[in-house]
Amino acid sequence: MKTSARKTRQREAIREAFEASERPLTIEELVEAAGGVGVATAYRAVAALLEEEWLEPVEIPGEPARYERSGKKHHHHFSCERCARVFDVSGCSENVRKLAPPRFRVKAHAVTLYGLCSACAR
Amino acid sequence: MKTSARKTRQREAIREAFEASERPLTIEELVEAAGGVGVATAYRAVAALLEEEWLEPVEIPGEPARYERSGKKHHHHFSCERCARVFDVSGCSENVRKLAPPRFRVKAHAVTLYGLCSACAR
DNA sequence: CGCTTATTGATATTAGCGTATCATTTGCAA
DNA sequence: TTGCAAATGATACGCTAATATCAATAAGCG
Repeated sequence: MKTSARKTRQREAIREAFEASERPLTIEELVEAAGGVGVATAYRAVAALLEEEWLEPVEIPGEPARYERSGKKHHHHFSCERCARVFDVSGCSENVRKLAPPRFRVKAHAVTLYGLCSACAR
Repeated sequence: MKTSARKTRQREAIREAFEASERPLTIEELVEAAGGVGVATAYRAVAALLEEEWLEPVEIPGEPARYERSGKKHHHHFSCERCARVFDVSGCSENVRKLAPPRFRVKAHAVTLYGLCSACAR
């Protein structure tokens, strides 16, 4: 027999938290947003959602990993140095791939902007 | 009295390692390249060189910090997923700053390419 | 309902990276 | 050459993020 996944209050809350958020969340932010699930549960649920590609990781140097719904239109991220939140920025000058030296094979790229978000800028 | 910096074999080796390298180095790579200085010494020397802005950090998510000579022409980086080395890539589509939403204030940006370097691509 | 077993969650543990400690070595000025 | 503060380096320690443990809880099938 195959082990089947059960539907729990915590997993529902976690999915809803991601669907309600327009920006990537850290585990800590997720625990907060999902209304007090345990961190272990949060890590496990995220691992499963990554596995089934319902989530994608968003990595910023020096910060804990964030996660967001996969399947979004190609985009990049903005990291606010003041409130420490990360935002999606739409679009991408797609010719960044062409920067690579000859014979280098580019499989992915990331563009990260740093500065102040609209709320922190004033 | 002011404390004066002394000229040592290790510090010379570390500066030379950075000048001889055309790519950013981790502490581990530096220790190797400088011919067996202690890691504590490497960390201290790098901290001092960052302080005087002779070096700049190069951060890639999920990897230890790398460092390279500062004052180079604006450029970005390529991370080889096979040999784990990081290379400079020249140029930049400078309009990446314009991706930010209105009212966001962009102070810096980073572009990182991922894939296989020329040596690993074949 | 009752039972089996997945799931939860507090917490212990691990892992990676960097810093602090401190006895020993070494630059360098008198 | 000598003396002393700066520097080195082996290693202990600290921090943060993430995983493993395991007793208690609860999903959901029959």
